[in-house]
Amino acid sequence: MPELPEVEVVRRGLATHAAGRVIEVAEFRGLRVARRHEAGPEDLTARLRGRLIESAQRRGKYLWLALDGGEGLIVHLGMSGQMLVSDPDQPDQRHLHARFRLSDGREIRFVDQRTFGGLALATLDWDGIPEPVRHIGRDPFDPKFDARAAAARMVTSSSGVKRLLLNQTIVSGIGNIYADESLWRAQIHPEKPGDRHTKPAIVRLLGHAADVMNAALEEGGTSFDALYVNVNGQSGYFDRRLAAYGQQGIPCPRCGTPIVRESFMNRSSHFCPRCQPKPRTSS
DNA sequence: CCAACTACCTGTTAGC
DNA sequence: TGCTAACAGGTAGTTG
Repeated sequence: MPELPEVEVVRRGLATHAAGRVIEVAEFRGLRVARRHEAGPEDLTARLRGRLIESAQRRGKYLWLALDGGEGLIVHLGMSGQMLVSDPDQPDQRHLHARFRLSDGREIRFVDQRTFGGLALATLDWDGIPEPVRHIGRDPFDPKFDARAAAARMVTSSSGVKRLLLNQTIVSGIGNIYADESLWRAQIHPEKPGDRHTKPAIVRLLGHAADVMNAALEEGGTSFDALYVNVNGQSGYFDRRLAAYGQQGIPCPRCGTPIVRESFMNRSSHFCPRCQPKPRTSS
């Protein structure tokens, strides 16, 4: 479940192992991995050959390799995508969908079990952002992230505050894990409507989101199984620090009340029923 | 226009 | 033992 800290770990790995190299050969398997690249995988293969990787960039959960010529190879990990640095003689990983042979003799491989991830080539705008990523808001790791502007949007909506945290056009990078952790830290019920908060309360919530994701980044990210790994195939350790997410039935670290899990948008919300009381009127 | 719902996937686990 | 169902969930497209 790669969210902002996990994607940033991968970006750093690509900055180390891919930037400065040339793509000698690109290979795509099947039609799904490049489905967002309208011209298809053959076009992608042809256009990537010989391109210099200038840097590894990120906004929210979107990654891209900035190439010479003002284009970027967008990488979205989806639910289970991995970018792995491999030696060419290593056997193909299960669910290998793309491979890039680099000028240093190593390979970057895109491996994705659940196939929600994908790759595409796009033009970078004047700000260096790929066109398909333009609609994504800045994330809390971005120096230009404006928490007060994001809060101003959130307090005008009657949607539940967790839904707003997950809206990538307002603030990006937050997924189900860090939404639950941020709300636990801020002691806010996930379904309390945005317009029933003050702006400073939402700014504080976004500060907790930045804090918990920074703490996760320091531990290499959160991983529950082998699905989320860095470019060297290693998992992070932040799962040991989670207070709410996946902790149903376990005492709240703050008050001891068992954490509950509730169905939410075809998935789950985890929260402390005492520290995060349900708002008075809610549907 | 905005909000809410659903399809897209596969591996693991729980339940019968 | 073997089958089925539930679950994990980010994003884009559709529906209301």
